[in-house]
Amino acid sequence: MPELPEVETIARDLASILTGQEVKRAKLITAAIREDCGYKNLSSLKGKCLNSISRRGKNLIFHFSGNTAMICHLKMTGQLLIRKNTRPDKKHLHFYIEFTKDKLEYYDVRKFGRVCVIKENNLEKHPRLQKLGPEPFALTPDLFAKLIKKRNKAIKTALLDQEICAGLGNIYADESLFDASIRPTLKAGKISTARLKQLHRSIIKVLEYAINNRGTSVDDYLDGFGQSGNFQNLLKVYGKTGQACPNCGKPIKRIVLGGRSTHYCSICQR
DNA sequence: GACAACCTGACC
DNA sequence: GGTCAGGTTGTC
Repeated sequence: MPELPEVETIARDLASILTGQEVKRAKLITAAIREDCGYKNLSSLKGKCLNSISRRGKNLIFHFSGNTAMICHLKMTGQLLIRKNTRPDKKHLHFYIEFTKDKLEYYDVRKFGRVCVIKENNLEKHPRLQKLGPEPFALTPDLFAKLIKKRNKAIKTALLDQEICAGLGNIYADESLFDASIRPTLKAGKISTARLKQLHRSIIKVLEYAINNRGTSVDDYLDGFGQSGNFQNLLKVYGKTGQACPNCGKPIKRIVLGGRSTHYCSICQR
């Protein structure tokens, strides 16, 4: 569910409230959520102070005192909620952390999400982080074009590949390709450098616009305060099958690429 | 590359 | 009953 703009929004929301607070109690409720990676128990967070929260790709990273970090990936339906915005039913609650003043709760209907506690100085060795490509904001258009050019798959599929560039998901891949007028089915390696540089500019533009609008809520996504984002009102092609292209008025098409639904305008995107 | 798996819920 | 869903991983 959450892609880069949503995870970034959550990281900022949670950090604004929880930074500086000490963990009073941490409890894992559903064992399946814990990532099996030489973890320490969640309860070992007790007494640690939250120094900061960062994001890497779609991962949230909580930095605690005492050389301790917690990595959390929300996958499709994970939600991290604080304060009074937690869900009343407690169904699908899989772990929680009580801080000095606030409580953080993790909900996940589909239980795809994962959490683990590791040593901060082992962070970069964590398999999930290690495999991630650079952040889109850390790339120049030239470097982005070079990385993409090496791939021989459809450009849409390449954009979803977290090892090339981390953080894009299905919504923002479609939106970025529309912004750059590139058809999702084009082979990545055959697109001109000039067009790929434009695509990078489009990705940055779309991601920043989405972050400024607190992300996209299509179904489950909520920010740290339990509120929906706004970017679903600004989508141009994602989920717009059959609706008029905002540029040319022709209906938006839906195809399946790499097993993912893909939306584009067959007139504007070539 | 296609496809199944991991899960649950919404919708047709 | 079937289909679909913002993600990722593993297997033919």
